Amino acid sequence: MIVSANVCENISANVCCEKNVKKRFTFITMTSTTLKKIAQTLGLSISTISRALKNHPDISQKTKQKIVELAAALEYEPNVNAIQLRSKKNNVLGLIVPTISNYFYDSFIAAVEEECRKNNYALMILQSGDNSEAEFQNIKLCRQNRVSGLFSCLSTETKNYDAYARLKEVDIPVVFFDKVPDEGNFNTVTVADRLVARLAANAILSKHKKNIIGFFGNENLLITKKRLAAFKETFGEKNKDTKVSIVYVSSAAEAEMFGDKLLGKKPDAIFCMSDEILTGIMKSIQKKKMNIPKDISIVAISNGFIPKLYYPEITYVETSGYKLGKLAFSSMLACIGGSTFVQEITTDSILVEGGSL
Amino acid sequence: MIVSANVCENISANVCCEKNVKKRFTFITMTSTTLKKIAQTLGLSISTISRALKNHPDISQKTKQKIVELAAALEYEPNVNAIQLRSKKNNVLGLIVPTISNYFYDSFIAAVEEECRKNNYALMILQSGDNSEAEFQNIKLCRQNRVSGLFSCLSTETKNYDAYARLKEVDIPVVFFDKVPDEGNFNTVTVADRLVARLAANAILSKHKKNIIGFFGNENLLITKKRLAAFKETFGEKNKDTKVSIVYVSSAAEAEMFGDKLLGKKPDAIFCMSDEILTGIMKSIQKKKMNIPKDISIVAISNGFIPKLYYPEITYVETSGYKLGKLAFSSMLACIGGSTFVQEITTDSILVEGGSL
DNA sequence: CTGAAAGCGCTAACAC
DNA sequence: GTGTTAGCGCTTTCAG
Repeated sequence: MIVSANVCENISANVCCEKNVKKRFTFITMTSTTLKKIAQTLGLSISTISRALKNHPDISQKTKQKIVELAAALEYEPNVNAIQLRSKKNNVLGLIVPTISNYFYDSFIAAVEEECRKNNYALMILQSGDNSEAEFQNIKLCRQNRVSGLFSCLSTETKNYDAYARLKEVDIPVVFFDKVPDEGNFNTVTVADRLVARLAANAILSKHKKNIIGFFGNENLLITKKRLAAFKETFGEKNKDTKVSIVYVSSAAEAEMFGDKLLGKKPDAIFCMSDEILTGIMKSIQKKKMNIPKDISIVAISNGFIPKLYYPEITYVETSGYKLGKLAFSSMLACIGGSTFVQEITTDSILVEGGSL
Repeated sequence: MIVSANVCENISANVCCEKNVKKRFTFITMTSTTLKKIAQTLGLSISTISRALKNHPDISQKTKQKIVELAAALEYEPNVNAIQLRSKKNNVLGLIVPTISNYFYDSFIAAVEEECRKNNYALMILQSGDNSEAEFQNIKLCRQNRVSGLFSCLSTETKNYDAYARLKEVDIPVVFFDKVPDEGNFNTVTVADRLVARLAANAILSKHKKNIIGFFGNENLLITKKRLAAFKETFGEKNKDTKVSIVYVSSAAEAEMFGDKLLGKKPDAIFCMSDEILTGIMKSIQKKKMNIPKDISIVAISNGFIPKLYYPEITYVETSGYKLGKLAFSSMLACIGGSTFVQEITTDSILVEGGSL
């Protein structure tokens, strides 16, 4: 789009530079294009420009065109701060997560980010490092920035949800994901923990395994309790002569250690509640040069990335961070749109066959 | 901190609620605390409040205390939009990356996010999906939000850097990381590709391997060219009777396929240029039930996560996304601080011994 | 069809 | 010590 020569002169005459000297450097700051500048250049009023750029019906086609062209030539970008100040709204969503370097959370974030871009929201991502203190600091940051909504995954240790309740008071909707409060009436999206554990247990049962070790995470976490309960139930219901041992481990290293110890007892199937645990067990199995699935079978609950690293690929029940992210976003949109229903959403899940069972 | 009763009454008298009816729900929006509200409650002027809250020496201790207490009680949070509108500054940094679900980028982002929090910046993370179109859209979003600076990793296909050059014109500093422009005088932070490949090659040479296959990525990428050149040089310099074959692969699956084909030729060492390639090769090795390091040695260039998943752990030359992130941030701070030096920074690197060599 | 004016929340120069 | 005022860029009545 080309702009006529005399208009260009006007522009350059209006370009306003300030020279700042900081330290020993000199540099120039260009002021960016504003409605005012366009108005002055064209000899029109600011409100006319504003309306033209929003394609308001009041403005004549001719003026509109002139304005739109100049705005394009000058690369006009509306100042979001001014808009947000005036409208008391803002297009930023906050997201608090223990860490983004994680096979599950990173795909959750990826999904949310995608939706944000589609819906013209910016995403502010904050890490808590699984530390309540940092989590509260992040909540504060979200308040300060007056985010339109907040996605949050609780730190393991967080037991007090007051800060979140106060967010709701100032009309900032909160959608919890993955690790969610066990009380207090909040919007949540979670993996269907019971279903997922049940699917895994049934897969093992269908192969008539008799001596099973189930590796689970921190036994205080809600997620562990749910998965464990459903896992045990499923075996209890259908089969009396199957031996199921439960081991709690809190890290990949610990899983490996217990694997080293327990694999000697010749279990015929291993269940891993999470990717982290799976990686530990797999190291132990590789160390012992055991053959999957001949010597031993494996089933895990996973996002899908880790199981596909091995040969044969590990059979897993899928818990998709990506799908969960999409769900969380639509729940958020509903909240922002004014829904006052408190929703507790869970995703469904499927068994993905590898060659490990 | 407790606020006296009559002040409380004033507050509640001032609390202003709007009732909105959207769809069939009724809900209430609280207006948040502003300087004005505090001023009215206390019968002081807005500027006094502003100064007191900034601990300006002009204000008397008594007034200051009164104001600070009330502000705390009312949970006053300065409106960042107003501040940014006025100061024409903003505390948001943009970050464009092909995808955040990646062993390298996620740790880069984690590092940048950490520094942002320490330095009171918000981080806006955008994904390009390795697509120039989306990348440009993201750049535009950063302009619109008038970010104070932008970290960017080029999409594979991006060859035109005009949009970035224009960012510099409006005084938004850009720091490129990992995939950086091959021309045009930009700030960059990158892994020291030559050094890294040289370290890996020397590690292999020190074990007197004679028949080596090097797996490399897309041969058009700068990163591949650099690593390959240094890799070949190192072998060329020191050893004439070593056979080195080069294979280009563009995905883990392709790496696996070539592994299946070439491992039969009994190479004694394999080099993998990236984690993605390593995962493919490892599947192939597991498939053939080969013994590491007895049957075959492996060395990779990696962030460190993937190599530690296997037993024995894979020996790798470390390219730390985390360190790179820290570096990028300090480079950004320098730019924002007014430095006009164009820096091309590379990280150093080390060999991390696993048991695979 | 177009313009003038008020105001979102905050800061800072300039009074007194 | 404290208050007044102007203005950042934008939208939106209300007047013509």
